[in-house]
Amino acid sequence: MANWLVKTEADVYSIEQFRRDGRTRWDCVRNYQARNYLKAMDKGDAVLIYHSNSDPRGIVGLAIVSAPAAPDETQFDKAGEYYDPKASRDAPRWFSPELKFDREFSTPIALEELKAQPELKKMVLLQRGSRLSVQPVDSKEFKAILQLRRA
DNA sequence: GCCAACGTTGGC
DNA sequence: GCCAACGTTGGC
Repeated sequence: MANWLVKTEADVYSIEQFRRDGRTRWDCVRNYQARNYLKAMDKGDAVLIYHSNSDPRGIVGLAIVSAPAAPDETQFDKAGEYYDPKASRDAPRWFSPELKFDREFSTPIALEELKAQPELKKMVLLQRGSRLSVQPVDSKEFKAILQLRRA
C-alpha cells in the first residue's frame, strides 16, 4: 500500500468542504507527473491533504483512496476552465481517483513543523522548488507525520 | 505582492 | 528538436 500527499488551496477546495462532501473526485490536475501519480493510486492508499497558500500552510488531514483513477470529466467540459481541446473520450489525458474523507487533524501540521523534523528532510514536499501537487510519501515519512498528531 | 523555480508552448 | 517566451505555483 502506498502513501501520497495532495495539495489544494483552501479557498478553492478546503478540508472543511471535503469533510462535508465525504468523498470527492480529485480532479482538475493538469500536470503530467502529478497525473501519473494520480493514476498510480490504489484503493485503500492513504493520502495526506495539504493546504497551500493558507495560514498556516500545512497538512490538514487524511483521506483514503476509495476508487482508482477514471478520466477526469472536467477535461471534456467545453465551457469549463479545465477543458482540454487535445483530450477526447477515446483518448483522455487527465485522470482523477476518488478520495474518501478520513479525518481532519485537530490542528494543521504546519510547514514549519514539518521542516523541523529531521526524518522528513528528504520529503518531496520540502525539496527546494518542488511545486508538484501530487506526490508520493515514503512510508517512514508517512508514519513520522502521523506521529505528530497521534492522540 | 514579489519573484524563483520550473513546466508548457510554439516558432523556427 | 531547440529554446525563448510565457504562464503558473507557492513560499516568503
